[in-house]
Amino acid sequence: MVYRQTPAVEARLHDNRSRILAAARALVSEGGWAEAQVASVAATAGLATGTVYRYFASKAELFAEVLSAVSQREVDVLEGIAATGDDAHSRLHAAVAVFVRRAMRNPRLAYALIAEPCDKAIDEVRLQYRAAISAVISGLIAQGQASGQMRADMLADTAACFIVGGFIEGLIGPLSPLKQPLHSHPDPLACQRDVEALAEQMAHLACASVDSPTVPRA
Amino acid sequence: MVYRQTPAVEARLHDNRSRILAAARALVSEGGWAEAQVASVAATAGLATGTVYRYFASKAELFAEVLSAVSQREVDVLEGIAATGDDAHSRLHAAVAVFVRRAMRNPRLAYALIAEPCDKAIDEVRLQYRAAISAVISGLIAQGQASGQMRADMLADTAACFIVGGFIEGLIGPLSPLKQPLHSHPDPLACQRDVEALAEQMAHLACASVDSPTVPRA
Amino acid sequence: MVYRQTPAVEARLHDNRSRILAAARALVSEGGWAEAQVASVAATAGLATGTVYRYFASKAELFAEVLSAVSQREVDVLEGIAATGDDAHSRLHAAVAVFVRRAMRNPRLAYALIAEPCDKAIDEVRLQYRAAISAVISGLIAQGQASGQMRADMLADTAACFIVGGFIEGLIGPLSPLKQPLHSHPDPLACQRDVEALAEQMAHLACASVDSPTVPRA
Amino acid sequence: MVYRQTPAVEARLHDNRSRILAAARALVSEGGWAEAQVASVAATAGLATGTVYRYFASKAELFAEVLSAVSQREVDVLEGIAATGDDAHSRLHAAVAVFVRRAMRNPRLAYALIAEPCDKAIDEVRLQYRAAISAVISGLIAQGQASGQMRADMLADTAACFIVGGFIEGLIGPLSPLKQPLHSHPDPLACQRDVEALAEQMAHLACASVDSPTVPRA
DNA sequence: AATGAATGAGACTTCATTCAT
DNA sequence: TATGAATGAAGTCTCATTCAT
Repeated sequence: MVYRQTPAVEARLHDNRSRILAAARALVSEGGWAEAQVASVAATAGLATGTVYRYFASKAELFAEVLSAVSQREVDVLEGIAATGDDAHSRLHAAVAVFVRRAMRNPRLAYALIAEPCDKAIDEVRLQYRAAISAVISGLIAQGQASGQMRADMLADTAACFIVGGFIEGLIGPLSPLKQPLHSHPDPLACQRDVEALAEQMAHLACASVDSPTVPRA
Repeated sequence: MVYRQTPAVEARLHDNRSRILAAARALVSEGGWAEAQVASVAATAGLATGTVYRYFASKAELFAEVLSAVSQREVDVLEGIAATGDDAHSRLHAAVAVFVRRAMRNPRLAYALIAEPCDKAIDEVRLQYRAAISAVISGLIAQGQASGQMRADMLADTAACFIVGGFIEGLIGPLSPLKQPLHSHPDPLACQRDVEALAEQMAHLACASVDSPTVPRA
Repeated sequence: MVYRQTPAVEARLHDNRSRILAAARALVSEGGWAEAQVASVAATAGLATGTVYRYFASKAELFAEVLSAVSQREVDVLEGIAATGDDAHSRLHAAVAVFVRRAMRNPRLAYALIAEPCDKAIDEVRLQYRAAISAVISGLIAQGQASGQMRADMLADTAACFIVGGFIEGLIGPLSPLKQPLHSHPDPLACQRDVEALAEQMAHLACASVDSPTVPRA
Repeated sequence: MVYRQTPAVEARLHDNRSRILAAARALVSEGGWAEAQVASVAATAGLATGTVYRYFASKAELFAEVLSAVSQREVDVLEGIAATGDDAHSRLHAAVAVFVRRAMRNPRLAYALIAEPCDKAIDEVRLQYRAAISAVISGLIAQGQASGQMRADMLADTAACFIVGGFIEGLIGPLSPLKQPLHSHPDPLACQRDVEALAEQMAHLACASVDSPTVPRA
């Protein structure tokens, strides 16, 4: 009966790893980085503290991966939008609006990932995340510039960076757990409307900053 | 002999306070918030740890003031520009460009103030700072909208928020102590050129995102 | 005009000393030992912190004297009662009742002196205080024993110690700032009645513990 | 290989908790509350400082439990005496005498628990302890009153409070680490005699304060 | 491979006391 | 003689990481 124990072990291994990541993410979602202690993560995952260190070299590495995972999903979504057959303007608009809408769905997590103070080492990944998003946006802009739909008098990378900063900043106010103007008590409908309006405005501004003037110059 | 608060004593007192603030700022400038420990500040200022608490009720209060001081200066500069007689577009352009240029002079500090994780209590001030900058920008946009120079189909506040996020984000890449592409090796001249280019681009994008398309751009 | 400056200086000296003592007592009366910091005392007395050390070698010495002063007054009162021409039983009864009534007039101070945690060195004085009170009571009992009014089958000192402990303990419950059953909200009249009842009972018990049986033994 | 809480481990865990408590008690026994520092306790128990916090949420909680443990034992002893079939007078006498005798066995600890200043949070437990003792005594008195053996013209609670204060105070003199008349130099035999005499006197006084005068005393 | 108790460095804060002015 | 700013030791508590079981 010693017949191939490996797959089971491997499966459990992967299972543990996933559970740790999920637990870490859940904790950050609920309480931000402050709740993100190794012992709490282990407990939430139903494992021992030490076990966490079998899968992750350090706390920073663990949370860096948490951040990566969440970020990658967002990047994937953006890339999906970028792969659409629409014109560059429409895709940029959609990308920004979708990002904002998604962030507002789990604001505590989004806040932690975007703006909340955290460990130095983890912050590095935060920058990578932003860079990845910027890269997608940059690609869109480059295409828009190529097609003449967007202005060519600027570096696509810089413009992308600016736009990402713009809509992320636009989120910080609403996301900040200190004020939460959009998520406290009001009726869900109004809340939904506000989210929608914010998403729309951010998308609008982003496009405006790079679109070619539609009206012929004098 | 009654104890008289001689000018010398008074000077020393004020000096101590300033030195503590300066030490705190220096430490943040060098090592970010991680170096921001009360004991280090005291040592750097040439004082005992307890002395810091004669001037500041708590660590958070001390660093909040550091942040405030630096921030306020920037806000003042922006307000100075906003008070100029130029048209809204020009002032917005100048504001963004000047802000970027100044930030690049002490990038580590700027990074700490703008983007680096820090204590929750201190972070609150960071958001206030961003809000104050936004307010100035928002005022400029509102004027531009009134004069027809800027588009009216957006809230000035939201647009300002977006722009501030945009140029701050535009700084994070260059500022990040992790990559420092602008301050590590290259010759100062090239560096200077890069700073200038960045400032110019950010200003350009900011204006583009709000300018009326019907008015020809320079 | 250099004519005898000494008296003035001496007066002011004494004045300062008194003011420091008064300030210390006031602070203890209000906030217990927790508020009794040297700096606060100095501030309350309108003096500088260092000045306190010109009159008292240490914080402990200062508060020991505060305690002494308050205590001595109580001891004086008790001695006054002891010096009355009444019989021993009456005087013991009066002594206990008066002590309880007086303690209830400034319960916070009394609590601090009797029961509240404080510095080790100060506590020594607290014991002396109790000893002094015991001495008065002991004298009364000895006289009662001599006159046959009180039982002779016990040491007057031990009995006095027991009685003092008894009525002080009886105060701790009512005095404890944690519960304050007698001093919170009820109408002053009821409160007054309670104080009176307590004083009466304590006096009654004290006398009972030492009185000769009034009814002849079988 | 799943981690199994082997008996050895479990024993060690329990042992650690006990050792921490024992160390804390030992330190208080030797030096009073002044020695009651978390670091000292840990060192005495042969553990790291942080380990103490695995077993006790705070310093106050640790020492509150030390106090509770010692106190509860005394309360249990008193309750055992109270449950005896003897008459109320005899039981009250025995209770007081036994309490005094036991306290004299570890006077420094008894002093700390009864009379020495300590942290506010811990002191609360001290008052509870006294209250618990009072409750036992109060029950005895109530029974004595019901049987006519003790005087009915007083509240049992108040009387109990008075008696507890009385014998505890009676201990303070002998217990006080400042004078220690009973434990410093004299030969053990004389010491033993003194303890016995004190216990007897306290018990006698306690009974006298509540006994009916009409019933002949032994 | 998993466990989870133990570790211990390190951070903040308080306040009695000193001493240059 | 008075001042009061400066001192700095001391104490509590946290939590990432380790390692014997």
